[in-house]
Amino acid sequence: MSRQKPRLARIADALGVSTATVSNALSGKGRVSPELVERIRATAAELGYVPSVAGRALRTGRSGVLGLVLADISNPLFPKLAQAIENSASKAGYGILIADSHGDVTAQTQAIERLIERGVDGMIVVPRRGTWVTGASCPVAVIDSPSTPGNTVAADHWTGGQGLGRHLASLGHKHVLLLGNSTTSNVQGDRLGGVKAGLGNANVETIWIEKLEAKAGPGCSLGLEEAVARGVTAVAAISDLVALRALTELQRAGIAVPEDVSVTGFDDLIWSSVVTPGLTTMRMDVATIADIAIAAVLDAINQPQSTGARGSDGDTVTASQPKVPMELVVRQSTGPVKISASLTDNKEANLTVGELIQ
Amino acid sequence: MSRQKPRLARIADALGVSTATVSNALSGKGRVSPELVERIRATAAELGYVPSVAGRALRTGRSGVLGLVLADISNPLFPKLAQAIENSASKAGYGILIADSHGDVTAQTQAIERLIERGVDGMIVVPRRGTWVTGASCPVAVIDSPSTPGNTVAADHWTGGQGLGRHLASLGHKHVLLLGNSTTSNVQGDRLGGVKAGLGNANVETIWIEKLEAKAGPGCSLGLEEAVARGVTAVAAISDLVALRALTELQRAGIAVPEDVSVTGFDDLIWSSVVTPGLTTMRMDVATIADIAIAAVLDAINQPQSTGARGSDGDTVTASQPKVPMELVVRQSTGPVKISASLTDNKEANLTVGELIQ
DNA sequence: CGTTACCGGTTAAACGATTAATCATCTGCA
DNA sequence: TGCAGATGATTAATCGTTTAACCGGTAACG
Repeated sequence: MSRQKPRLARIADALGVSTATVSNALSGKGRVSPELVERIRATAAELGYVPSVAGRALRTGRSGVLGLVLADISNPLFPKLAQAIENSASKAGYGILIADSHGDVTAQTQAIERLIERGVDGMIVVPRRGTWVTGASCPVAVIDSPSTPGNTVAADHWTGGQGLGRHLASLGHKHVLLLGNSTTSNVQGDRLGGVKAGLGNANVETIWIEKLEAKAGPGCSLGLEEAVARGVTAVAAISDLVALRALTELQRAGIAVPEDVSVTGFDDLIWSSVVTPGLTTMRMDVATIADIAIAAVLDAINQPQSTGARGSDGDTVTASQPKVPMELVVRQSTGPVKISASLTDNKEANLTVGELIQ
Repeated sequence: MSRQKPRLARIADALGVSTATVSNALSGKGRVSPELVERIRATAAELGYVPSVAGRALRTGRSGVLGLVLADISNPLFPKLAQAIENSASKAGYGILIADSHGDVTAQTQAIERLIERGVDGMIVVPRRGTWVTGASCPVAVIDSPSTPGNTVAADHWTGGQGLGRHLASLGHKHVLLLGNSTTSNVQGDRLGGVKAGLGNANVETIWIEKLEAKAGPGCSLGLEEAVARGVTAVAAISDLVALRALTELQRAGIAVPEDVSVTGFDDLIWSSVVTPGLTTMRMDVATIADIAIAAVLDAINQPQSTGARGSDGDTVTASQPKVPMELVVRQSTGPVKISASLTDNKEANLTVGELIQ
């Protein structure tokens, strides 16, 4: 209908009041009579008024936008996380600006700088493992691992791993192979540590895939057939992706899952429910994590700046609940251990595999 | 160093010039003597000047931000796409604001509205299949399928499918099972149509998983064992996710891939190279697609508004190159057809499977 | 009765950058 | 000398919103 996009002044003119009154009425801040508020609301809606973020941002110094920095967007866990973050942010009336740090630290710093230049009010950072978030002049929430210093909120990877370990233990597994990627990741350390704890006094081997691939080349065999031969009855992978790799390698070798070997993953990614057999895994409650992270940042934004420790350096915020429980999802890839398999188990066998196993 | 964050005026004061000159010098627009430009640049850098997006946006009416609307962020293809889009956008100095339309059309419209309210200069939309993008008052690039009306740029799914079909044909496959999700998707129609064309006069069956699951429940068996029994030697899936489902179902049934049956996917997602055997697939050149989409939107933004067809309705932009070629990635999941298998092929067999096969 | 408090608004000054219009010099040329 | 044109910088208006300060009038209060 209207040719021009309406501003506050247009509504004000239409009703014969001042723009200030319109502003107050719409924001509910100043003192405006209820009936006038109603009339202003009505005409605003009628005219299809859309407030100018630019104008507001200039005046208030707030952009209404949060930045989301990810170590690597192509990480398969990212979609769920981004979705959850976007969701809770938009519920709070904030937008999400994404930035990819391509895995390395300098790029991460640059990404953070770009977001600052765009005027974000705060940021959520899922850092490269071991990375220190720095150089942000706004509140920052860090999602990594509860054992990472400076972490704001994260899934309780350790307890999750423990749950998985107990699940396997309850099925009678006494010789378990753990598959990790990197020894330097806090998340991975937590997860596998938890699994070990949950397994109790079972016989546990660990393979670090990065080390293995450094020698045998990327995409190499994980040697699962041999592992099974020496008595392993369950494989606990650090992630669903690794679990998938293990599952197909086992199947390819003619080893039945879960009859011969059980397989577990982490994260409950999209394919976990799609493969045959479905992957037993430990699900992250990304929605809750996102809610907490967003809430923490928003709190910090709305604080009238607390301690004196505020300068051009931003502070990483803290959350009321830093650990979010994980949920065990039992599918078909885990089952009770075969009697025959547990009999052939040989505790000495794992001494032969050398330095790759710790 | 400096307590206050510097504005244009601070630089101007420091050098005894006007803010207009500083603005001109930094943007390179007006007429400023080269040496003065240099001095201004220097002090700007020294003072750590960061332009205020809000101020600039208010004045110019441009926010420097593009919106990215996705039908469903949790789609496994999204990470690659988002990464690519973010990349080309940031190369052009633009930021990316994400919005999730949760799959349904009303949410998509709302998501678009939210982006408009945030003042985006343009948008990239990956629509829900069959959805019409509407209600945007800014340039919009649509990434869907070349056969979708209003599409801006997309992978050449048909030719990609053809390449995959030819690959299978060259390996001697004469009885192929196609796995699709939905008949209503243009992308899927293109892909499977291309595969059929590439296969020539081979015997082709098609299973639509959505239909099948509507009857047999989600996660049900695809009946691949039976398909192989009636002579199928290759399974061409609509996506890597479906291919993964097929691969594991076959392996679980004790059918060897690729010895007994070949499997192909689409998209080259993260797990394609990780599973055993690695998935032969058709890769989308997301980087190029993103570049073209971004360039098209930016062109439209910088146009001094072309035709008269501009009102409050935004126009979906067109690109110079609407189809981007796909790339065949051959891994271990495809191989030559077994002699015995092709001998036992029975053209009549597929008449028994009923309405699920078209 | 004088003072205070509140009520329902209005005024006007920011916020920080861009840009059309203007102006003061200087150069070149008839 | 006088005038046109180029050069390099300044002035001032403007984008749209928020908000502290202000204002006339009435009601409450000591």
